[in-house]
Amino acid sequence: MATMGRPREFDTEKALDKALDVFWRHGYEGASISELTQAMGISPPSLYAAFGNKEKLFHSALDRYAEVRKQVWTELMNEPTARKMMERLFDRVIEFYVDESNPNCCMLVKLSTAESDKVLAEHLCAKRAEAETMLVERFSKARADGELPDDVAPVDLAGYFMTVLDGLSVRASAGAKRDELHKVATLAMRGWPGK
Amino acid sequence: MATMGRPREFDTEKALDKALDVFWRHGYEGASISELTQAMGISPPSLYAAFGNKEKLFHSALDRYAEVRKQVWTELMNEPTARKMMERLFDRVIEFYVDESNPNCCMLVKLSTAESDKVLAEHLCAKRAEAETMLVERFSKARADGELPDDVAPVDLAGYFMTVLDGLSVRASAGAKRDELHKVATLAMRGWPGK
DNA sequence: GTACATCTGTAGCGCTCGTTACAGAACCTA
DNA sequence: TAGGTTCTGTAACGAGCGCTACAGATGTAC
Repeated sequence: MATMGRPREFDTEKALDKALDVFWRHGYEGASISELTQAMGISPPSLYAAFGNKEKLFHSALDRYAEVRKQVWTELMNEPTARKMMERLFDRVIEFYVDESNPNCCMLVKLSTAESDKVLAEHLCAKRAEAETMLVERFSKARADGELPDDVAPVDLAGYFMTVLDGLSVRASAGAKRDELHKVATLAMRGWPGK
Repeated sequence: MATMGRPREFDTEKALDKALDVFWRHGYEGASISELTQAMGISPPSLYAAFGNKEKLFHSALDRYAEVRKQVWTELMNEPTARKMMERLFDRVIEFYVDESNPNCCMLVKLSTAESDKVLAEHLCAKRAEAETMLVERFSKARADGELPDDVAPVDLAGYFMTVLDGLSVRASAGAKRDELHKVATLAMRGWPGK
């Protein structure tokens, strides 16, 4: 049999995107149900029927954010050299941070420092670790290829660049312009292992 | 005449320190009056009589935080070379971030990304800028002394190291250990202008 | 002692929060 | 058409929020 009962009148994916935007800007506790429902264009009972409750909606939005980011990063990992990958990653991330159509920061960075709830913090931390793992693996490959020397651990290098990317998010949310962020990235690349 | 009326039964400075700790951990909106009064050991009317309201209390706590930090930084600026200063600054900041007696982050970094209120954000941004200005001035002096080459702008170098320090705060609040943070600092110093 | 000033805790204000009970509307099956 | 199922908006629940009116306690000034 097909779906019974009155059909849903809104697109759950589009509604989730709207919810993601609200959480991104105001955090979990800072986002109220009334603001969420208004942005999503639905009423509270529709939200609860479709997404469970506020916390489950947040987890769904967080998964969506991480999924989109992973797609972008995965494509960048295919650059021929790790160095070229890192340069392009900086460019992409900076453009993302200064894009006026979304909050000028990484959602994971912003919320991982802001939210005190343990379950939420662990979910945020896990998604952040995913990105770092991608860097570690790419740097490991670069070392195997002979692009990186043996005296620099891939995990340390990934930790360093993730730290700079996190810092860029902080500065972008404080209003830093594209040029400033690019100058930081240029100086950060001087830490690249050389001869 | 001396102070008239019933004397205050608590130490305003100690109470402010307790309030600072609560704001530091939970942010402005996340800190409730009930939690603040409990930590400060006073009742709501005492808080309002002594500090005005929640927002004014926050500004006072923020000023206190920035004042303490400025003292530490000022002493470090007297290192003979800018490079030595930066190395010691990294050490001090990392020890500060991993200190278990306070939240594992920079309050200004944590709250500048979290709070959406405009007045609060501007106050936080101003205090963050103070620290960066100290670095700019120290690097300018280093350039005049011949320690730094002319092809690297002090403002860019300061922006880079502030970005790393901000990133270290993000990682420390995510649970990074002392060793990880030190490795990041070591790699970050490779961006130091050299021959 | 009396009057005044200031601090103290209790108890409550109006408001918003996350969540849900309820009734009506819109679809399916038969 | 009749009955069952699920979505819809309205309206309200208890709880916690920032804040304060109030009365009592405790100091100084005269």
